[in-house]
Amino acid sequence: MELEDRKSKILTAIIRNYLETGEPVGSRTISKFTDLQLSSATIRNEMADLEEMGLIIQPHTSAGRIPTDKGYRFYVDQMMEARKHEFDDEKKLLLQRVDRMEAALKQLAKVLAANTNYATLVSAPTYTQNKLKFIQLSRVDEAKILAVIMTQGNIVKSTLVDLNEDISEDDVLKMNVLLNASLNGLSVDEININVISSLKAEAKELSVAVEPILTAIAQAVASDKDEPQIYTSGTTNIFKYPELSQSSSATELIGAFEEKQPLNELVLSSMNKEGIQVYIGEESPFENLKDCSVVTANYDLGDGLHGIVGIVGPKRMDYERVVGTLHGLKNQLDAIYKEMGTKKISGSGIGKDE
Amino acid sequence: MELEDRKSKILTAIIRNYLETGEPVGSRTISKFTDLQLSSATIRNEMADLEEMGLIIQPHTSAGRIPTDKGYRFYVDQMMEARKHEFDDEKKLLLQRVDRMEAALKQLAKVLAANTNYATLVSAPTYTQNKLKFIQLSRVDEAKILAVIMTQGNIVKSTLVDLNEDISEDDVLKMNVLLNASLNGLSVDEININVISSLKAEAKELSVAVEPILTAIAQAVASDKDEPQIYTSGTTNIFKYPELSQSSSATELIGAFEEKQPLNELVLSSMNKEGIQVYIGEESPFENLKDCSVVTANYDLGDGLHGIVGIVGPKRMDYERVVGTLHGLKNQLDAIYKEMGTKKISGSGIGKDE
DNA sequence: ATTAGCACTCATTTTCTGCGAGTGCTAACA
DNA sequence: TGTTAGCACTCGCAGAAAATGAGTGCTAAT
Repeated sequence: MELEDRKSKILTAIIRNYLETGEPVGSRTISKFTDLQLSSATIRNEMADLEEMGLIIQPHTSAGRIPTDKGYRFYVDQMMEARKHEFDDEKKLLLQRVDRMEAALKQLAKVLAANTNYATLVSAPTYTQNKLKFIQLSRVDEAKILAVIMTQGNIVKSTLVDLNEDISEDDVLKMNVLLNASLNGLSVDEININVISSLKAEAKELSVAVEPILTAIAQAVASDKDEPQIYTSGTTNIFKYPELSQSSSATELIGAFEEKQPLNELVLSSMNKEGIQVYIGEESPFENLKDCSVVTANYDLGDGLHGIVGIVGPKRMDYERVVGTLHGLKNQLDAIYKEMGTKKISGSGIGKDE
Repeated sequence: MELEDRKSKILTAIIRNYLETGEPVGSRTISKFTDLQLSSATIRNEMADLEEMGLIIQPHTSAGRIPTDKGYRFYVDQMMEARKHEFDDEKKLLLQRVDRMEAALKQLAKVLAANTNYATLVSAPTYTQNKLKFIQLSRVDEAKILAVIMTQGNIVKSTLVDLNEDISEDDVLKMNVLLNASLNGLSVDEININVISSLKAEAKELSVAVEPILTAIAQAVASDKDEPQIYTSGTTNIFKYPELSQSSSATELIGAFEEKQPLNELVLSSMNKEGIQVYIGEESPFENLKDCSVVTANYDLGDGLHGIVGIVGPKRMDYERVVGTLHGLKNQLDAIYKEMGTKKISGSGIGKDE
């Protein structure tokens, strides 16, 4: 949408002011606020126009104006345009050490929440394209095998496989060799019915054990493909914005952040979009967020590892700062990983669910 | 404290009524509510006595009475006494299959929250006394080893050890044998400086690798000893009780449930108490809970695995039902684990932090 | 010992009122 | 033709005042 210069300036002024105060802003305020020397009356005329265009609205007669979703959209688009060039060369975030991932991502969510005063979410990287590094089978007892899978990016998954019949220590070793020989270098996606049947053939007398093991592995590894792990922080920041905390759906919003699972929709829909996304109000992919704005950035660690970082706040979010912060995220991560690098320990996991 | 029968009945009636409504209850209500046929005037006299004893209080002149912490305490003690015999033989909860633990505990928290309409927390079992079942070392690259530790109870931990110098595939195997031979059957606690140094001696030319590996293992395993993993659910139930949601510390309360870490104090203090504990208001071990009541039950899975289940709600919690529910927990868990038993898969974990 | 009666208290709800921020419109002006 | 001053009007909001009513304590009668 093109907008004549003066209107654009006035709209920007209105939004800026509203971002700060959260109160409807009147013509007189703008008249003083902007550098273009115009009387309140003139501003009023322009405002009437802007309202007609659906960019601003009066909550009630004789109150100031507040931006509509469309108004915010205009503002954000304009800002993103202005910042565009800055992003180009920083699309890829540097995340070398993926071990101890969970701690780092939690920490990241926390830092973001503290910095922005909004609620944040960080999705653990999914790794559909990620290749297997090795599989290690260990016999737990007669009919149970612990399978540990490590993929590129040093992500570790473990799963306890309950076989229907007993298996000898020796057979486990054989299976181990067989699996690694056959699967090494395959990506997680590639473990399909064909691979299984060809493995079965190769396994000969061990074939009965192949299927449960492979199924278990596939399940364990694929588990968080559809339901990626999500870390959240700063949910209570929502209380800082009356228009959100008093909104009827505030409870559901917080509930969604607690259960995390409802946020998946958001994560999935942002996942395959490049760069920084801004959803304003109704634009959000997720009903409960209709009173909020959401800014997401996706990150890519290479090896098919990618996820998103999201910030949820009121529509009168400080878009400038949020986008800037996400942009500067790389540095934050660098710092975290640098710190991590000084320690020897990395990653330990209790059995984890789907 | 002994209380003459009629007073006790009146107090109980007041509390019962207040539990339901959350409103101060007046003399007339009680006069009709109880089966003892007394006029409101008589009730008023008795209430004056009860107030003098500090069991009930008027929020303001000419409002009904509400119970004090002390009043609740009387009520709860009385109830626990009446139920006492039911508990004795059910102290130990049956949790055979500890794999897929995380899913089960999350599920448990959720079920509890849905059933009770309060906020719930479940701590993952700590396993200080827990014995090592086996350790499996795998060489990731020249100087990195993945150590997978399984303990009794089938809890799996994994940790990536970054050695300072390269190690051969062969040496890893040797280490593996050595570690398992020396550590097998030891409890986690017993991996101390003595064990390390004697292992070092035994390891000969591999001794440089022993220390980082053992330290990593000890850290990975000990990690959630001081900071047990906590699962929460139903935090937003807090909004159902105005006296909580409007309380100034409501935000902090929810924040604590989000961050989880602050709840540790509660978990730790309940951990070493037998049976079902009820903390009313100020009795709580944790400042932020002073407007709430907390009911905790500890569970014990044998093998030194134990944790707690907690329910956080308003002081006017339905103690009867909550205690009953925790008591019936065994059945819920049975159901979950029964369902789990039908599946083959169990437990998979991404590298986890401290 | 219990209870009916009554005056009194006080949080809450409702109604009313004035204020003022902000508007739209008109008329004058550059 | 675009800008501005002026003015009447609207309407949410805050505060005061009044009405309400649940509940009490006390007293006197049973």
